[in-house]
Amino acid sequence: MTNITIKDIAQEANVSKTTVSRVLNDACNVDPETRKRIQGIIEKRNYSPSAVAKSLSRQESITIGVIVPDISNPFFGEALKGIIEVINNNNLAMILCNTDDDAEKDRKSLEMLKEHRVRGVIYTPAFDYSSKEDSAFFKKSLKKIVAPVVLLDRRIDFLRLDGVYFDDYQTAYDAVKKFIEAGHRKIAIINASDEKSLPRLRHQGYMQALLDAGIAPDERYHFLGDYLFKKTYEQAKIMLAMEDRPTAVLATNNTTSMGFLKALYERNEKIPDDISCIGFDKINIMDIIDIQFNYVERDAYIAGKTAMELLIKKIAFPNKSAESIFVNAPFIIKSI
Amino acid sequence: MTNITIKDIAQEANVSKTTVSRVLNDACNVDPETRKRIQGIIEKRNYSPSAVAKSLSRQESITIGVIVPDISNPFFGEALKGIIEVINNNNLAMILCNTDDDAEKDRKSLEMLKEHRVRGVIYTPAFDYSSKEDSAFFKKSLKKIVAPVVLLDRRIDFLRLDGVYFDDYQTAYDAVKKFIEAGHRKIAIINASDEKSLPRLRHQGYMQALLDAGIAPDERYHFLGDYLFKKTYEQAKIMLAMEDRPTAVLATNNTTSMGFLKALYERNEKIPDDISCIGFDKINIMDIIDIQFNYVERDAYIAGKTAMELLIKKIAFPNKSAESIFVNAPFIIKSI
DNA sequence: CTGAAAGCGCTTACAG
DNA sequence: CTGAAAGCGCTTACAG
Repeated sequence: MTNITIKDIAQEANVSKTTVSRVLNDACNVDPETRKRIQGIIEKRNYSPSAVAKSLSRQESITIGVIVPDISNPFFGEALKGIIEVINNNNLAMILCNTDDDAEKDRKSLEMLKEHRVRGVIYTPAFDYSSKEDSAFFKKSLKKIVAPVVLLDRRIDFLRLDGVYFDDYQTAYDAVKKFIEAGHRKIAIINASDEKSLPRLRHQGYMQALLDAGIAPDERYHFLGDYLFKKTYEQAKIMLAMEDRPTAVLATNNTTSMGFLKALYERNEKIPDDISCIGFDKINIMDIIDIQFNYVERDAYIAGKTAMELLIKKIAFPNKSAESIFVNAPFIIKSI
Repeated sequence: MTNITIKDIAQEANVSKTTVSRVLNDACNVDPETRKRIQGIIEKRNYSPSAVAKSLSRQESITIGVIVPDISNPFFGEALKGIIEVINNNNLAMILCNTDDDAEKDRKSLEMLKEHRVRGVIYTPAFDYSSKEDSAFFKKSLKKIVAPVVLLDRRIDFLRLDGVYFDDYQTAYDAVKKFIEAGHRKIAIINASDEKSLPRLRHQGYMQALLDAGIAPDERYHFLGDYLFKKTYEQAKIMLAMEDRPTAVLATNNTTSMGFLKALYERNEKIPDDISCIGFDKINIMDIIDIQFNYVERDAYIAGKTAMELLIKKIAFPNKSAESIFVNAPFIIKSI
């Protein structure tokens, strides 16, 4: 029950492997009769050529590596949908890695993709590798990958890579500005640690908007989560129990919004009556059941699709200089 | 900027490729000194062996193929998380395909996985291929795959394959029973077409529960969606506008629940006050904002993990007879 | 239009 | 403990 090979087909057709190969690859220089005969045999024997052997001999695989931190987060689910669509249209295959935002899994994934000699990589790094040791270590891992890399959603500052992002600084800035315009002064942010560039940008945007409005940022209103449910929920609980608590909250991703909402509803409080909120990312059901949930609609599908298209371009033109594409992310404001 | 090969390492270390290969594969019969020296060179040169070449020479790849119908549905997001965890633990890689429930993409995915000579496949078929032509066609596609296949969530009746499922018949039966016990008599189901085995089982369970309670099933309460948002929303709109409309609704997946809820809320009606509902699958935010949404908690993460573990077992023991594993799915009832 | 031969980068009996 | 050689299943100049 072993696989049929090109040799079997060649023998049965009384031709050389070269000729069969030509038929497989739609080369023009094959006698039409012969071609038809060979195709018949391929069909009859249910033969499909080995992508593995093809990759080896061509010195070029047809797989794209994709690394995401959390495949069960709908944001990445949507992104993957965009990515896979472009992959299919280009007759490529996707090798998927999930890192759980863990540096070790991140490294392993990079290594694995390297071993698979992927044609290119779409990469949402678990880290931004901004510390010296990290960056040296990371550069080494990444250097191994000969193929082009397109970053998705998260930057790596010290490398000039292609990437598709949302404007995190500006979005946070604009969100806070909206709060201020609506009369809020005590504005909190539930964010991840500033050590990574994505939360850092969001924090900076938040700060600047306050400063520009002449409001002194209150460090007590700066909450450190990790973009995961458990910790952001706990931070939100602390926040909501404060004596002098904020009147508006910027939740910096979908999971953070959920953590916040859980803490809020547990106190029998509601948005927007008891506190104002703007979240990054939509939460599907919210619009449907008309909870007044304000959010920034970051279209991950478009981002993923754009990233993959950029990668295709980069594969075609490896010397193309690195570019960063920013995807527009409109605010959906119900009641602030 | 080409890849370093085993030959380069061998030359630099003044040994044969065989010896380097032994070091790479942790074979015991290598002089410790030599081993250390070779490892040093591998490290220094940043060499990583080609999985492609390895697969070809070993006649055995280290990739697992996974086919899902909708990667952006959290159900499959969770399932993939379970699958990928087991894949990582076994040092395998995942090739992911998304079919959008389209038969042609389904076929293409199978073909692609075959070409990649995957070690095994986790498969949620777009079809159940119950018609004669379909099944012949499908058997041919599937026969090409020499590797073991484990079905996930959706059965294919005419083939004895391993699989991990939820008990769709029983769940639908129990849900309807709960409605009846709560006093409902006019009970609707929003389901997909009976042509596929999964919705068929659900419909059968629904029917039987009614019959067992002495209630004559009312065909007007049987709504045909497709497990996607748009159509189920439209079906729900029709249902809610009926003269003699049902008092309870069984929504047969998460997206169907959303379609139903949208139609309901658009009428300024609510669950459970205006109509009762039980949905298949949780919708994350619902518990948090304490909407009284009843559901069957199908743990896709566990299902995915179980399926992948079964596949590992099948890869290890190819002659193992096919087994079906059913994952328990408890009801979460808030108010019926 | 066709084929023999070398090569892609590994592994694996086999011999020493 | 080590290596030469054949082989995995394709592709690709090259020659005819």
